[in-house]
Parts: sequence; structure tokens; C-alpha cells
Amino acid sequence: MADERKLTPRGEDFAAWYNEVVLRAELADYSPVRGSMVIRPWGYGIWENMQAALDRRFKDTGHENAYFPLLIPMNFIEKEKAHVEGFKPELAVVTHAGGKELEESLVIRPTSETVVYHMYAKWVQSYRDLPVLMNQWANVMRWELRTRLFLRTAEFLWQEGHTAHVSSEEAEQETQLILGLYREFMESWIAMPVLTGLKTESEKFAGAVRSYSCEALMQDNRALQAGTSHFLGQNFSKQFDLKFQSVEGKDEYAWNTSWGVSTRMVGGMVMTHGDDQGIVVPPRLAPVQVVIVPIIKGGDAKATAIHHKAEELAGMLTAQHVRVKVDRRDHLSPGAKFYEWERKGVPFRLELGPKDLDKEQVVLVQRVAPHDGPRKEFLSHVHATTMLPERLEEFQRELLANAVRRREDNSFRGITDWGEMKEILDTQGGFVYTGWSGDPAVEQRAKEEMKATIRVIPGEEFQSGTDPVRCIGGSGASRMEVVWARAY
RNA sequence: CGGGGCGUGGCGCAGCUCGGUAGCGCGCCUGCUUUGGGAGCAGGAGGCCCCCGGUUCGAAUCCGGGCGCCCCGACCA
Repeated sequence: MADERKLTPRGEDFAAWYNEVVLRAELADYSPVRGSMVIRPWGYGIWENMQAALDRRFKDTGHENAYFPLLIPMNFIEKEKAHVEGFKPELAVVTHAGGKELEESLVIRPTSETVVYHMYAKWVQSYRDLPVLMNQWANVMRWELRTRLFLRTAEFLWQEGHTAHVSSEEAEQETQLILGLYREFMESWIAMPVLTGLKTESEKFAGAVRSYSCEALMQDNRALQAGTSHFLGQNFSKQFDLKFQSVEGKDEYAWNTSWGVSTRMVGGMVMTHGDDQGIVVPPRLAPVQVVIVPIIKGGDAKATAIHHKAEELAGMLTAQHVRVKVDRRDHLSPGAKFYEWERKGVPFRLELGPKDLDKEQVVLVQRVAPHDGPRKEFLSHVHATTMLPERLEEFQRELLANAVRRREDNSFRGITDWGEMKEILDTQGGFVYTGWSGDPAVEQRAKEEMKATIRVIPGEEFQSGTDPVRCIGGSGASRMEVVWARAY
């Protein structure tokens, strides 16, 4: 970097920008263990806000939280065939404990389906015990070869929901409910628009019958899988003997779902809204929504008055449930503070100096300039404090609108030619909509030739309207529209 | 797992080719002056130079071996 205070611009090297901005916004730092990270208070605060919003939604839809253990017997993982094949390569295994080798190795959970359904089998006897609707907030471990802060680390935080139902229909309804809930959350809180739909066979969760996902488009035009919801059918209930007696008195296997979102969403937020000055945290997620920077000048009396007024404004904002902080550090110049808070993505800054005090005004600066106005405004104290709750919401909406526009500008519908798809993916990237016959060989070829995968078979709302006629892969007829992209 | 890079005060680096005094910028501490977009001056603290072995009177530097981390490609929320 020419100036080490500045970030590598996104356009120059997006990956380098991402690493720098995550470190310098103090979201996270590398830990002594390869591929794992420390989530620092600023990053964890954002995650906590995500958790609170999601947790409320889970509770509102009848789910309860519980906690299942970190360690899982190896033979549990091995029970479901597809499941073990999917996870075996990335398992971390405990072989020794208490100074001795264990008779049976224990796996550090890569996900908890096996132990959860083992326990459900114990708790469920009758259809009257169903549905079981549980969620847990936990850490999991997948020994990744290649890691990136938030996007892929050996250990990460997430929530995993696990449900059991009397019927296939009811379980399917649950997966859809959660998928919709995820989508609504990502749009309204992260201001990150997502496509939702079905995963292809090759991309689905190991052990699921069907997987649905939320796919977002990052600023470098690569896709990020931001959340998944799985219909597990009876795959696990059969392996773990999760049976119930039906109304008719027959023994039946329960129908399961599982679904999760992780700290990866923090990475999604960074790559959706960040700019060359730093990250941009949507107001609803921001641990600090408004930072007040007092500008001290002109003697002690004035300084006292400025600090007093800053605290008074902070009090008024707090009363309106705005998360506000007064930056009283006196060893930093105002300019240094401006840069720091912009790097950390605080939505609004209030500057309060002697001139402002005299004029009963304040300088309000939005992290990103609004489309129809200046980034900086001079407002009366009263006006500034009363309008801020609404301004935060406006900014939130604008971030979403910007992200939707960017995604649409980088979505290419009705592509019918293989070479054209490759050209798009090689040069600019983005979401490419084509027809597909359903033949996995086409996916394989795309992966090899253009490093792209089918991100999702879009739900009705995201489809182009006119059904594609031919499969992008060549001669066959199209059976469905699909969305291709290079992915994280 | 393959390819590349890097390990030197808290951070970013120079020094290594050609062995001999460990250096620069930022940060940190103290004091004074400052504060409207990364403050100035003065003084100061802080280093098993990744580890182990070898060569040498002498190793951050040369040789051998290890370890670690980051980045780029095949699997994954």
C-alpha cells in the first residue's frame, strides 16, 4: 500500500480489500490456530444483533432453544451414509482424553443432526409429541483446507434448527417457512437481497432430500450462500429410530428438517456494503448507530459546555432507543476519529464544536451519501435528535435499494449460449439465468470450464417469466430455469 | 493437498548479496502546545532477529533441518 492508512481499493484487489477491511474495522483477528479466528467486540456486537433479530423470529414461529453437546460419538456420524460421506473429510476427531486413548473416538460436531435425532427418538412416542421445533446457537467445526475470515473458518458460530413432524407436507412447510424467514431477515436487517430456491442434487446438504438456500451477490460479482433450509425426509429418523405412533395406532418414522445461518453473514454484510473507506454497517445491525464527536476548541469553559451538550444529545437519542456513543478520547484529533468510525461503518456521525454550540446546531454526516442529498448536513439540535430514528430507517432502506440495484445490474437473464455464459462469467461475473435439462454432466462441465455452479433453481418469484426452451448445456430441452455463478 | 510469499520492538517494514554497533515509519509512555478530515515539539520505554543444530574468534546475515502463518488453485455454511 502506498499509504498504509488507506485500504487497498476494492477494484484493485477485492480479496486483499476484504482481508484488510475485516482486520482494520476490528471485526475479527487471526488466532494462533490456523484457520480459526477471534471475533472482536465490534464484530461480535454485529453478530449479537443478528442473533437477537433471528431468535425473535424463531420464537415467534413456535421454536424453542436448547443446547446439544459439542462432542458426538463417531458411530453416530457414520450412521447416515450420505451424511458421513459429506462430512468425513472435514471432521476434527478427539482420540485422546484423560491421558488415555479413547475406546471410541469423539467427533467435534460439524453439525448436530445425528445427536439431535438420537435424542428426539428418546423423547417422541406419539403423534401428540410432534412437532418438535428446536433451535440451538452453537459453534461447529469443519476442518477446511482453505480459510477466510468469516466466510470459511475451521470453527464458526451459527444457529441450527432441527424439527420433527408427523408428515412430509408439514416438514416441507417448515423448510419453506424458515427459508422465507431467512430471506426477510437478510433483506430487512442486513440489507442484503437474496435469491431463494432449490439446490441441485450435487449442491445439496449431505443427508438431505432437498436443500433450499439463500444466495446473495457480492460486490465482486461472486455468489455467497448465506443460509440453507433442508428437508431431510425420513433419512435421519430411520437411522436413529425416530418413530411415533400415529392417530391410527401405527408406528411411523418422523419427518425432519434442519436449517442454519452462520457468522458467514457478517462476511456477506461486509462484501455487500463496504467501500474503499471501510465497512458499512446497516443501522439495524450497528452496535453504535450514531457516534458523537465533540470538537474541543477555545478554552476549558467551552470544552466543558461542548461535552455537556454532547452528553445531553446522547441522552435524547438514547431515550429514543438510538444506540449512541460519545467519543470523548482526547488524544485523537477529530479527523482521526472520523476515519476510525467510518472504517468501522457507523451509520451516522454527529460533530459538535464551538461554532455549532453557538448556533444551536450540529453537523450530521451519513456514512454513505444518500442519492438525493449531501453526505453532510447542518441541523438544529432538536431537529437532529428527533429526526435520527427515521433517518436510520431511511438509510437502512437505501442500503437495500442500492444492493438490489447492483444485483439486478449484474444479473443476466435469458442466456442461451454456452460461450456467452462463459464470457459473462470470465469477464464480469454475476448471476446468469439459463435453461437446464437437469443433467448433472452439464453442471460438471460448467465447473471445469468456467468454475461456475448452479447456485439455485430459483423460486417462482425470482424466475424470468418466460420458460427457457433449451438447456444451456447443448441439445436437450430445458426442464427448469437455473441461476449460475462463481461462488464463495 | 499442490504452487508462491513471509517470519526482525505492538503494527508495517529495511538490514541478509558482502558475517562484526539492530535500524526506520507508525503506534505506545511523560510533558507542553493543540483539536472543524489521519496534530506539533521535546524527552522516553520497548527486541531469546520463529525454533534447533552446524560453520566461524564472532551469525539477524552463511549452511542443514524443523515449525508456523498468509496468499493463489481442487472439496465446503
